Amino acid sequence: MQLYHKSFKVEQPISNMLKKERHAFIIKQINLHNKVLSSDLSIQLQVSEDTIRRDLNNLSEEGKILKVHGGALSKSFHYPYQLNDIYAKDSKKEVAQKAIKLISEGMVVLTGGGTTMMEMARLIPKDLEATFFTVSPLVALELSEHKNLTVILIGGQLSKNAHINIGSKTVTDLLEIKVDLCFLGANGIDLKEGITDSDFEVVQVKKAMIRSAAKVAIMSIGEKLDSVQKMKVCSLSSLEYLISDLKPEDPKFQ
Amino acid sequence: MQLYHKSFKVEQPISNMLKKERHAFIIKQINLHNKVLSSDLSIQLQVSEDTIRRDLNNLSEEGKILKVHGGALSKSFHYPYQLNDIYAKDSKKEVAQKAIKLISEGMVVLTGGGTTMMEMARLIPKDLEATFFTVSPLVALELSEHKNLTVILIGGQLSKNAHINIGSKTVTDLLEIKVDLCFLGANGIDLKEGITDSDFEVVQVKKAMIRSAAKVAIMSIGEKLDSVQKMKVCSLSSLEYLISDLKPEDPKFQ
DNA sequence: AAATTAATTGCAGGAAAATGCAGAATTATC
DNA sequence: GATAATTCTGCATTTTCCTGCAATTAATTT
Repeated sequence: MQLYHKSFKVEQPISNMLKKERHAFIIKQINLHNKVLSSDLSIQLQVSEDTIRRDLNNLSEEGKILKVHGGALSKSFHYPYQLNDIYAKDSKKEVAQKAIKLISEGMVVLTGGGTTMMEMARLIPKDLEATFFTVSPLVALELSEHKNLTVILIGGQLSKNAHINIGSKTVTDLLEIKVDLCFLGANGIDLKEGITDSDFEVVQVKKAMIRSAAKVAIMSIGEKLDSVQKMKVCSLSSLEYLISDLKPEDPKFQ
Repeated sequence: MQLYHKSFKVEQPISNMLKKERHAFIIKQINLHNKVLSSDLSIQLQVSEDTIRRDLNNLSEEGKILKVHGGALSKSFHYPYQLNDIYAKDSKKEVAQKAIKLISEGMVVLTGGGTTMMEMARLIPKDLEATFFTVSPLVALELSEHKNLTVILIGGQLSKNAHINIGSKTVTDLLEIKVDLCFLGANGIDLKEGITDSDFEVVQVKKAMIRSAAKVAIMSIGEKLDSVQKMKVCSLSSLEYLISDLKPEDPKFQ
């Protein structure tokens, strides 16, 4: 048998339990832990695993649980995303909405790539007059739907993963510009480690972007807070804004 | 720069995880960071890399992630190209098909924008090794789906109509490169007047592209032959190839 | 209350699933 | 083109699942 890394206070089942009672117990366990293992239930309920399996099959047929190999899951268990939809889209929209407030008429802005940035590009007021530099072809195309925006795409070698332009050409071109505000997405973000990323070239570009900007705003959904990647982009102290979807009272701010 | 060989603050998975739970964890990681490495997941989930690979294959078959060598990527990260209602698509495909024959392994190619060019980008053999410069963000994104292509996007101001980069920056950047072959779409094409276009800035870019190329190929569907626009790009005599979907005996060739 | 029927349970043995491992094949990287 | 990393393939092992069956228990009928 396998050992659990935690010991739960397990409700003691009555001996000689009826089927219905077992079912109730199983449902309770699933509601409590979102999952059950056949092997655990067999011990807890003092019946054979076959019986448990039959129980789980019954409950599954009634649509009350989701049976899987080895046990069962809560039916409310779903993948942490909606099919055909961008993960945490609402959070990203919220972040984007807040970020836009930092932009004012006539500003010169520099942006990176990523889905949060795409959300921001979509949410920008249709009549805003401003200049946007970007290293992301996708963001550039989205921004170009706004008739009063001047969109300048910083060229370079297109990264196949990050879908932003990278390489020395991009970095040197970035050296030549000076913008009021730079929006960056973050792959990893952590109080101690600052902003981190996993791709060397992407890090170089992000650093160059920060150098070119008077002020820097990091946009990140709350979930990413406290995650660390392999390479450092900058420390949090070199940022002016940190935009997330968390409320100020969130424990992640300590 | 600081290098981290491990990410430390990761969500701790439960031991004895069910397959579905692992899948959920993987999806979450992908949605959070846009990519995952099999080796990282193997450590985080405490299972062998083989198991991770099988998980990734499953999720990939279900269309939930994009499996790549070494790990997996978020699917929502890729540009959805399905403009299925392109005008005269078959003709353009035919033109594109012919154009591709001019490209050989290791070549350095420069391309413009437009739907014909997009068709060409899609039809390029998936394993071709070559370098592509382009002034079109859309073409660049399409080309970046080919793993062996080096894609370099010439930056500049993004034209709202033509969706290619224009302006002095684009033109001066073009001055600095030298390519084997340049593919251009044509707005107007005529025996006497040569290649013509209607947008001043686009004309400047096209001229610069021609200057940068050893050979120039114009791609045009037969319908556009004999049409003239306001501004001249070049005369037909300065071209090496004229690719259309017409048969050689077509009256338009006289 | 006894007899009959129906439902439940455990068990054996085989099928299926999940996982890890070794070696070959493929792909990436320099 | 050599080297390293990743993937694939086949295989062995373990775990879980299923089927039929017999024993037991519960429910129903007489």
